[in-house]
Amino acid sequence: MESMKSPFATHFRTHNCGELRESDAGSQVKLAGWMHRSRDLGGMTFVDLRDRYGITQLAFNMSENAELCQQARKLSREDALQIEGQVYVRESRNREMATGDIEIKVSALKVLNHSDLPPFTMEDETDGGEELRMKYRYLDLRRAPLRKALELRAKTVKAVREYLDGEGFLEIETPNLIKSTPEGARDFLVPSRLQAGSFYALPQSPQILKQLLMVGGMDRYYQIVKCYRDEDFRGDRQPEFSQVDCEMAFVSQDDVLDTFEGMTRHVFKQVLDYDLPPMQRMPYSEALARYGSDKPDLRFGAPIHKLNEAFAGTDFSVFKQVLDSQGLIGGIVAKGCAEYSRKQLDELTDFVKAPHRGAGGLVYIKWLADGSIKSSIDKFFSADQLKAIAGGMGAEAGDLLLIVAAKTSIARKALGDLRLEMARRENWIKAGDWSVLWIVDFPLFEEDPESGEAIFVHHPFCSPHPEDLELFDSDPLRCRALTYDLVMNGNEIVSGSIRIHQPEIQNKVFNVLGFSEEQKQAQFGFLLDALRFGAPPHGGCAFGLDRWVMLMAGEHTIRDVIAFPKNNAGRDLMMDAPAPVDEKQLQDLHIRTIAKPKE
RNA sequence: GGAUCGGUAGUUCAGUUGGUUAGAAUGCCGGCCUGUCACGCCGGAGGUCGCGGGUUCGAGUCCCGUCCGGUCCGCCA
Repeated sequence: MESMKSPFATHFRTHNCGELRESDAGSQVKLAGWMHRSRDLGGMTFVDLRDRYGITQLAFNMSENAELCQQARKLSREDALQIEGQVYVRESRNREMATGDIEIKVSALKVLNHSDLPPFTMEDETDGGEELRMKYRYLDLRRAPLRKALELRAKTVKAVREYLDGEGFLEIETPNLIKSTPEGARDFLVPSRLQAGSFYALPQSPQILKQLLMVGGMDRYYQIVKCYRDEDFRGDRQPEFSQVDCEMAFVSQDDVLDTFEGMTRHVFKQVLDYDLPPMQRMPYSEALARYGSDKPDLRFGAPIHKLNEAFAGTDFSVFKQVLDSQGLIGGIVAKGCAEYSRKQLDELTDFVKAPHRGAGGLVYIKWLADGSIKSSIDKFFSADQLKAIAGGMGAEAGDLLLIVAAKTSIARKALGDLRLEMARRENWIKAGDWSVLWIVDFPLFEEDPESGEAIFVHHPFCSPHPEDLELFDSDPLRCRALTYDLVMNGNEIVSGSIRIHQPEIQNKVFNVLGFSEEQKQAQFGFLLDALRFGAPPHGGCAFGLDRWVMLMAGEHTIRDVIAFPKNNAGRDLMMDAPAPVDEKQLQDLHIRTIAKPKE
């Protein structure tokens, strides 16, 4: 019986290791792959042959072909093999595996390449630690979880292109060797050989270039592009990372949001077969007031309630002080947590008092199931008063109220973090749930807490909000911008804005930021020039592809969705980069002195 | 730049108050086994306890330094 030709057929193999089924029984096939594991029963030996597509069992029988069977039992894990044989239905089937109904009775076995003993197993649940897996990343890639993550990534990129191509976007490449602009993140620099003492910078994003593409009339552009930032790294931050970078001309903010909301929903449908509902567009001010964060996770409730009015007129000095200084008394309801122990409450208190949160303490109100109230402030308030306040927050018997009183920004941050912490402790987040929303109307500037100067929230090319143009001169810190983030399960996935297209306004923004004429010309002269030639209104956004894929893959670090990632020190443990270079190379680049590594 | 956790067999880890020859599992090697699929059974090999110094009669264990890795804060327009 001749089975249908596999699309994977080559001179090396007729099928892959994941596709043979009972219906292929009787076919003569050739397979290639790695020796995954073997079971030697003496009279016969079973070998699991693995490739990207799956595992197929090979059977060797001593009584049928002793020489071949002896050869099979000597194979090592991860030997690269090519075999030829016939497909048989198994005597005892394995319902756990896709190819579990069949096996190959091997007639010819060729070791294409012997493998040393691998440092960890190629199982889904490998025994290898993270460092080892990074060093032997090419082996880690043989494991199914990493392979599936990269498949999901490829599927995502394909769906992105599908959608954007369908919407008339042009994919255009921009250069990787550009000019350093000292604002923002630290640049990676590339020394110029031909111009001694000058440097290219690797782009932190193609921001200005895509704006110039809009000036150039390419009114719908996208690019899946590497970006580089030389800052300290984390599980979700790599020195080089990928963005889906997009820009549109002759559009309003809603046009941009509609387009990329559509793209996000298209990708979720294609990649996860998930129907994402229409997305809420929440003002920044509301996100901060209700969730204490500009990237709220709405997979669970527990919003922040402002309790200033509820506690107005109190003599309790901590609250009184905060009320008098226009701070915030804010609280969240922890459903069903009234039985929290002293130890647990102490932990939560320490949590909000952590130095980077800075709350002075945590007030709790336990509304016990029997209707009684137990609270750290019951000396100052009657049970009925506290019950009324709790009721006003939507709490009921059995719930725990957690209250922070502090300067507004501190109280919001503490409570926002606390609601995430409670969600973690109480498993409020259901696997498979999605919270995807837009945050809009960020402020244009914020005050640098150290210098007191105005610094931009997104970047200096964001357009001021048309409704706030007057504030722009009188009170720039209160001026909103036409900026927006897409927040997915509490992660910032997209950031974008309508850009400034008028040179006068761009000039004003640079002035507020304290740029001198010389600085403006030296750093952004070409942009200001370009805006003078009828630059169209335009705006766009950039998706953090790695984070997005990480979330869809259910992973916890972007390293798990990048083929060859670096560690948190920016090192590639596999090729051991960065590394010193020859003196000759340095001379070519006019670099005379470098810091010697520590002895 | 700061905080914190870790580094012991190929691998993942345990190792008590500082005290005999540093253990387990898995992997590896050898033997047995004809329907396994994490095969099973028997036996064996395998260690610079990251590195350097110190305290001590004695250090995997305590102290100091250092290197490497993880997590977090700062940083990330």
